[in-house]
Amino acid sequence: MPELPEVETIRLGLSKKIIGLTIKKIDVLNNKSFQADPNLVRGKKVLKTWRRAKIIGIDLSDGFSLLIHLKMSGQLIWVGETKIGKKDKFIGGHPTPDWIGQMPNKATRVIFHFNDGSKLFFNDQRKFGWIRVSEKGKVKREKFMKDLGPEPLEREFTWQVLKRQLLKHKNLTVKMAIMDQQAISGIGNIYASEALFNAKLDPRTKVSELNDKQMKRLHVGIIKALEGGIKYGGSSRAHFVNEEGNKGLFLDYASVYQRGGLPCKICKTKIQVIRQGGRSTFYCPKCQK
DNA sequence: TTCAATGTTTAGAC
DNA sequence: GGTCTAAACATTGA
Repeated sequence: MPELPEVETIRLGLSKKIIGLTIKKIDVLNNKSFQADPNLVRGKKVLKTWRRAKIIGIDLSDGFSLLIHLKMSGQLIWVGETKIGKKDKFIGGHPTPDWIGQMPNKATRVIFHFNDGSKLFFNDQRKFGWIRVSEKGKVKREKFMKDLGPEPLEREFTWQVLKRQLLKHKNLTVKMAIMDQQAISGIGNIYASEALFNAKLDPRTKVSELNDKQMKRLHVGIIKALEGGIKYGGSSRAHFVNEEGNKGLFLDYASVYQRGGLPCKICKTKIQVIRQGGRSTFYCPKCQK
């Protein structure tokens, strides 16, 4: 699913439920979804969680780590019990109508069984997502980890860093450039459109055409979009304890994403939809020049 | 029936 | 080798 804010929201929510638990058993219902020998992590205890770009890391005892990429349609759903025996649940990921229903379901690819009887379901309709196992010291050297660009919410991510990273692709449009995980990590199709709206930049602008002033606006626009996403729990809201409903909160606050044909929230001009690199881009032709 | 969906990865053309 | 584009992956629902 999701992009940095959603992945971070899920990570935080899941963390509260599974830290300290021990993995008793893993059912792999789809080989592509769990790309390692499940026996490697059986009996290991969950120590901590972290995030890098759109990857969730779960550090286990004995130096093992689970790495999870939800791609387009992944979900993580934890089902357990509270101390007084009431049902306890955490749901995060790509929202689907059935994600508050009975688990497992048709999209369930992997099931983790924990020592306290709780279960973690990895659902993934399109099977693009994966879970891998890595070992201490090797995690950062994994091919999908080592080339990632800087984290946009870290202090070190200044506008000069943004400029340097984007200039790797001077002939690309700015929309496509900020989505390149090697340039900046964590921005996907939703937040790219949102960041450019915040920055008042036309998504078709070439990177080479951006001046420093625009680069600074883009820097702030990216951070604002991502932080807004986290604040509202992502566009595919993570659900805690028996919560109902299935629509992400952030999309209610989105300025342009999925608002094609609707009036711009600032100037009432109709939001345009174009295709860039095979993906939809949303923007306001009047506010974004 | 056809198209698009919150993401990478790869094959091909310059 | 670098850069860029389109297709591929797999499934569902509008």
